[in-house]
This record gives sequence, C-alpha cells and structure tokens, in this order.
Amino acid sequence: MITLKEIAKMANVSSATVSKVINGKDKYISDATRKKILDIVEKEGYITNGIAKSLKMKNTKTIGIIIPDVMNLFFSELARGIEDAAEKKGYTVILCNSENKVSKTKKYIEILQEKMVDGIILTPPEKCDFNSIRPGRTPTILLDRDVDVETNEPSKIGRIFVNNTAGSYKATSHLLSKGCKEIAIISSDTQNKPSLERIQGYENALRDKGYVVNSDRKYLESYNIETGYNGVKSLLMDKRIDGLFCGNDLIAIGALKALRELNLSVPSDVKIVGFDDILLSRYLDPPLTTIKQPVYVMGEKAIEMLIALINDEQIDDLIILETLLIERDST
Amino acid sequence: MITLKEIAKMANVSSATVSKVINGKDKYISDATRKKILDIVEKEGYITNGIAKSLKMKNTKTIGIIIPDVMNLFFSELARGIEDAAEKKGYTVILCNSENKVSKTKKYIEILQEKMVDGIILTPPEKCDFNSIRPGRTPTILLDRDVDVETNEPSKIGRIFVNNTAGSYKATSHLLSKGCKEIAIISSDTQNKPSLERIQGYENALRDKGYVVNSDRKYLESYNIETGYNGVKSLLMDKRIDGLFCGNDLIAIGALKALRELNLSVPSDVKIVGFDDILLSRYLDPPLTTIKQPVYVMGEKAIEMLIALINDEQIDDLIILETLLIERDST
DNA sequence: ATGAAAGCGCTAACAT
DNA sequence: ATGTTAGCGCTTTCAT
Repeated sequence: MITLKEIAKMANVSSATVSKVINGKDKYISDATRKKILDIVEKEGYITNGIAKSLKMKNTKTIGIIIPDVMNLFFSELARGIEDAAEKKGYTVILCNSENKVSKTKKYIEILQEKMVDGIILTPPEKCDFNSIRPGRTPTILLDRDVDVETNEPSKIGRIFVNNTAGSYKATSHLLSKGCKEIAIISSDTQNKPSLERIQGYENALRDKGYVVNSDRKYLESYNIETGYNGVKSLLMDKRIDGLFCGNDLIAIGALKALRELNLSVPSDVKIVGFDDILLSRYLDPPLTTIKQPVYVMGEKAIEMLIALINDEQIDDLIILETLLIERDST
Repeated sequence: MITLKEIAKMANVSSATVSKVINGKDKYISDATRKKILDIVEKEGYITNGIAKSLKMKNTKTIGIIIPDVMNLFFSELARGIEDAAEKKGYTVILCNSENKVSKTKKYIEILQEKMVDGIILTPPEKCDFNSIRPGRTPTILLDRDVDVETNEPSKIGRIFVNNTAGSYKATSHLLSKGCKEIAIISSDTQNKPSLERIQGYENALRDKGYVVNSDRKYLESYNIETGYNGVKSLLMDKRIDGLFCGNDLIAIGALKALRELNLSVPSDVKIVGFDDILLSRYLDPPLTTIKQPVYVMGEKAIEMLIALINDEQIDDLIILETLLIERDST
C-alpha cells in the first residue's frame, strides 16, 4: 500500500504538502508542486488511509444503523432511505440486524462504539427498556419505536416517530365509513409503544362512533406475516367480522392468505386496512388500503438530525411524522 | 473518551500490560494485576478505540457489500445472510446500494478502500464490464452475477453464482410437464450473464422437447415488478399463452397483477414459474411456484470465501450453487 | 510556498 | 511478571 509519505518522497516534498494538496487546502501551494503531486497520486493510484485519518481527525464519517431485520420490507426501505441520505452527506453506513433482541442490540452498540462510528440510528427491540441499552456518549437517533428516555438524559439523543394513534384512528374510521360494523384488530402485542398507540387509535375511533371495544376482536402477537395468518384463523373461528385493521402490512399479507383459504373475499366479505405501505402492498390481491408511513423521509430526517447532533448543533430533538391513508381495493 | 493509557496510569502499570489483559494475552500477568485492571476498565466503562487498533493491526474487521438495492427482497435476504455470517466471524458490514449503476459502484469501491475494509462482496451492475470497476488489491467476492474476469487477474477474487441455465431449464420443463404448450419468458435483458443464461435454459428446455423458440414469446427488460406487469400486458395483447417463466419473483408479482386485470386465472389459464423464491412468494395469490436460489447460503459462502481470501488461504475461487424447484399453486 | 515535528490510541518485539 | 519503545499513516501548528 502506497502511503502519503511515499508520495511525498517521490515528489521531493514533505508529507505536509502532500496532505494539503490532497485535501484541497492548497491555497499557498504553487501550481507546479500541486501538479507534480497530483500526477504522482494519479500514477501510483494512491488511496488515502481513512483509518489513519480517522485516528487523527477523531471522526470516521460512518454511522451505524441497528434495525430488527433488513429482510422486513419496512426496515429495508428505512435502511435504504438512511443510506441514501447518509451517502449524500458523505457518511457511510454499517448495517446491524438486532433480530429484535436486546442482547444483540447491546452487543452491536458496543461494536459500533469500538468502531468509533460518529453516530447510531437505532430501532429498539419491541420489548425494551432503553436504559438497558443506552449508547453512552455516541449521538443516537431513536427511530420508529418510541421508548421512555429519562429526561435528564446526558447523552445526545434524538427521536423520530410517526403519529401511530392518529394513523390507526384514520384506518379504523375509514373502515367504519365503508360500512363495517364488526371491526377486529390484529397487531403486535402491548409491550411496545407504537403497538399500544395503534391499538389506542383503533379503540378511540370505535368509541367515538359509539361502538364498544370488544376484547375478542383483538389478536395481538407480533409484527409478522404469521401473526396475520393465525390472527384471521383465530378471530374468524366463531365470530363474524367485516372489517380488519392490521397493525402492519406484513400482518395484512398473512391475513389475506388466511381469508383466501377461508373462501372469504376482500373487500366484499371483509375489508382490510394495513399500516406502513411497504412497496409490495400495491401488488397484493387486492391491492391493500393502508396507512402510509413516510419511511424514506424518516430515514432522511434521521440522518439530518443525527448529523446535527454530531456537530453539536442546536436542534429539535423530537420529530413526529404524520401518516397518510392510501386507499386501494381492499376496502 | 478514556484511553488505554489512562487506564494504565490509574492502575499503575504500563499500557503494554493493560493491552495484554484486555486482549486476553495475559498468560504471564499476575491475577492481582489482571483483576485491578479489569476492575478499572469496568468502572470507567473503557471501550477500545478500534480505529487505533486497526491502524496498528492493519485490519478493520469490516467488509463492504455493494448490492443494487436493499429494498429488493432478493438482495435484502442476501444482505441478511451475509451480515449473519459476518457477525459470527467477528466482522461488521458496511452497506452500499449501487442502484445498478457502474458509477456508484466505482465510487463505493473507492470509499470502501479508503475505509480500509478487509474485503468486499460485490454484485456488479447488470450492465457492467468488470475491468472498469476492479477493486485492485482488496479481496473481493463477485456474487450472483457472473462477469468476465481476465484470467491473469492479479487481485484476490472469488466468485459465487447459481446455475442459472439449469434453474430455468427446470422451470421451463416443469411448465412443459404441466401441459403448457405456449410458454413465454419475461426477464431481464441480454446484457447480463445470469439473464442470458436463464433465457438459454428456457430455450434449451423448449428445444429439447421439440418446440420452437418464438421470439414474440419473449419480453426482456429488467428484474423488477414493472417488467412483469408490462410484459404480460404486451405478450398477451394478441397471442395466447398458457405458461410463463419469469426471470425472477418480482417479475412474477407484476405478471400476476396484470393477469388478474386481464381476468386470466392462475394456474388454470396461465401457469407461472418464478425465480429466486423470495420470502414473499409463498404469500402471493396463488402461492408462487419458483426456482429457489440458496440466497442465505450464498451469503454464508461468500463470507467464508472472502475470509479465506483475506487470510491468504488456498481455496476454490469459484462456487456454483444449484437451484431447487419449489412447487406451489401457480402451476 | 514549504517543511519539521508532535501526536491521535493502540500493539508487540524486546528488555528487564 | 511487567515495562520501554517504536511505529502504524495521517493532519496541523508553527517555523522558515
């Protein structure tokens, strides 16, 4: 590997001069010297050793993202949004899949800190006490899943969420407005805030229209396809249901499959609304009505906020994004 | 940030001693000293500065992966497989989305080299001359898309692919065995090897059974949902088709949607086989028959091979994986 | 317009 | 059993 020092020797200048030229701080460097250096750099295919640079500069221009699973479309979109925004700002992204586990999350936080990332973007595990994983000094953005953070938080923490309550309220109201009378919910369980809020929004909408909230119209498990499938099978065992709010689109996919197996058709027998608007939702049969989360924007905002935190800029450390009802053919 | 040197001072020992203890090279360190050091490390929450360590050790224990798009389910599975395997081996993964562009691929390779990654796993852009992006000295695994590499390759390059020809041969034969007489193909265009091979397998299967290959039964565009959708609309405009081989599952998803709009039912009117077996395929309506690529295994093998390359071990630098026909309800 | 020198935090060979 | 020391490749201040 050719080093800056070697370039310097070849050009008969000092490494300071080469450094200046390479980094464009060459106001006071003569054109001749600059050209000589640049030519050698080019010819030798010199590449800066970013590690040495980082050690000196005390930054790495890399951030870590910890999400449950890139294979989950919601998170792959998020990861993409983050990576795109990061790249534009000159940052590089280390990807970590926590599998929703506190233990893995902790381990990755430690690894990322050892790698001296400039910041971390973190979607906490569904069931997680933030105090148990707090990333000390590293600037961190909490994404998508709200979590209780002590107010006298010493570290630099930003938070970006979606208004889940309002979103599920919209979803349920939409079902109601389409004439559904018996609306069930399939979602994640009550151990995480977003899920709690989505259940809340669902109940609020029902109550506001004078319906009673019926606990045997709830199937609360996890944010995945199986939950949707099992939820429908279990909910529809003995009771009638004409509307279904799914806590996310993955659940809706499973629900759709189960409904098909039960020979129930959507939307005539049962209307369905999902949550997230993953890329695939429009290609389901029928295309899914859903509550769109501005995932890509979340990624962008997260990077924006994180970089502000890194640079010690004063910013609003809580952003709550609104959702949007996307009406397709499942309602 | 507390450094190793500071720990040493607090413990009244040299930094060498602390280093040895921290890295478990403490055979000759007294229990008392070890304990004293470990206690301070614990109490102070010391975290190794991996950058300094990397500079000294000349490795970063991180690898870069460059894929077209994590939002593409095939690649998110791949990324997951790679990350899982990497994590087990103590490596961390930098994620880069090339958008299938040579320019972005090049840029990322350079960035990764500056970050001194120990290796790169690369899925080249669909239309790409490898010589234009060759990552010089960094050990690299070429994944999923074969590419012409000069034989007197100086750098350390490994290649892992799937037997595309055999896979699409299987797919087409399956369609034939199900009684299809007029089988079309929708796939990516002929500018990349895997696509070429999949077309080849399709044609071979047809010819082997005495059918003629008909160029108006081909719609070759790109590996995405739109291609599937447009392909069906275009292919079925004026001619009958009872079997459809899709170059990947994304294409099949688009095709399914278009078929639904044309009131054609699958599998009774048209039978469909996809390629990849992304996680979602079994949840489509109908669940998709497809050629399973061992994506997760590819990720694992890639890491295995890359680490061997990194450690200068002698290995087989070309692995071709076989596919598997997964029969579901679309045929 | 250019260079000398110190130092970022760590490891390891060598000395004691 | 522990310490001394040099050095990884870079940036930057201060001299010249």
